[in-house]
Amino acid sequence: MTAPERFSHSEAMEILLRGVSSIHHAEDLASKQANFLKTGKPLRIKAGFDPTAPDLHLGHFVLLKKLREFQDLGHQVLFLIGDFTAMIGDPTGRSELRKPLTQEQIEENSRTYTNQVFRVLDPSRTEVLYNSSWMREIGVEGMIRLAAKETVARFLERDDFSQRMEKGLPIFLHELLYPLIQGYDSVAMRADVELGGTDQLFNLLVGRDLMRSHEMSPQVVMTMPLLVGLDGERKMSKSLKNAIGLLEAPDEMFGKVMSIPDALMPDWITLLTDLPLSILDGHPRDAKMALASAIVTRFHGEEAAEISRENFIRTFSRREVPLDMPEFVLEEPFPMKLSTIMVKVGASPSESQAKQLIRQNSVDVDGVTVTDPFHLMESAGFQMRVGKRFHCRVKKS
RNA sequence: GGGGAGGUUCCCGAGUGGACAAAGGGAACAGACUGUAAAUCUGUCGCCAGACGGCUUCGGAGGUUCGAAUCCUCCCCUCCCCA
Repeated sequence: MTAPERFSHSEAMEILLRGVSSIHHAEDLASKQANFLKTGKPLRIKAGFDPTAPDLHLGHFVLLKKLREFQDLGHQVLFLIGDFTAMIGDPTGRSELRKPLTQEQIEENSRTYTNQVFRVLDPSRTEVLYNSSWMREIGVEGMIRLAAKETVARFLERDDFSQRMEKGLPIFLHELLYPLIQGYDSVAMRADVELGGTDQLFNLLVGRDLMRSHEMSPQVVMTMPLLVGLDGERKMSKSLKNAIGLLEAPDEMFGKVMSIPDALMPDWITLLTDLPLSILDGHPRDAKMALASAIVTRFHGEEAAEISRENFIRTFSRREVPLDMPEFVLEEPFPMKLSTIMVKVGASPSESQAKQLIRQNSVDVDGVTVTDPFHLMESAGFQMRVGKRFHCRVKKS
């Protein structure tokens, strides 16, 4: 870990502001940081997470990375699990109602969550909090008092709400309460700084408001850009299937990074790595490889990154068989249709589709393309390729 | 509370008694091309079945009919206007 004393004030500010989308207000942050250097009292950095989707991806990492940077400067991260707010579901994006989670689900999710989070954050400078611990206490009366501090007009101004009004999509009353609760969290946590995605700006600013009306010095609000996902268009999200999960295997990660549109590279480099943008000067392919290596290294270490890079070049650039591939043992009676085998090893969701793939010359067995959809395999003990990415070995039992 | 519109396959969106597994677009997957990028072209895209054919699907539950996504009844959900 880096000793906080090593950074001067201006160096620290430079690190903290890198990649940031907006900040309210930078001078407040500067004075808080200066005060920290004087007193040694760490700032309380708040970041809230929703325990409904426990699989973290690189989009979340943008934020986590920034939090880690705060920690490396000596600050304290307050990792808030919004178990109470999860009952509402952040209105941001899609107007989907969420079912309240059970206590067990929340605990379970929180556990998976923290496991992933601490691959990035420094546990010794992280405090995990649950907003149910204060929201349960607040009661109807407290809630009404809170609600009295904001106006409907102001809340409806919020991007998401105004858009939905225009499109004629539903806005549920309880959704309006979401920002209020998130804002109150800041009060309860006495946050100095709150980090969030740009889509969170409104919620974060409500926090400032509420802190002010509770006679506290308002938190500094910092937003990070939303990472654009694999498709190059929409923000990374698991449900849009354009995400790279933090726990994904090295090869998988490497390959996915290589498949992003070129236009994404500058953002990905600044938000996900410490690489300089000058790596873009050479061949785009090489820059992308450097990017992929850096990301895989971050989560799996240098050695794994090197192997995944080699595997990538092997399987995709040269269309050779990867060094290691999953193995399956099939016990079933053996003359078996290839299409059946494909389903069993997960290369295809159904036999119809498996046959389709064979018709499209997408399936090799031991390096030979199979063209007969009804091809029978006499026995196990072969290698198979389906499409560009699926390779496996089927072994005899 | 009153009036109007609407819920279709992963998404958007056609379809108003048979020709519908359901137009079109998007996404996805595969093939060609490439830098596994983008763009482009081609193919596939409910499930099962060696062509035939069968089965399940159009908010839910019933009903009419030889036959329904399409008609009727009840129910659930959303939007808009008025109050």
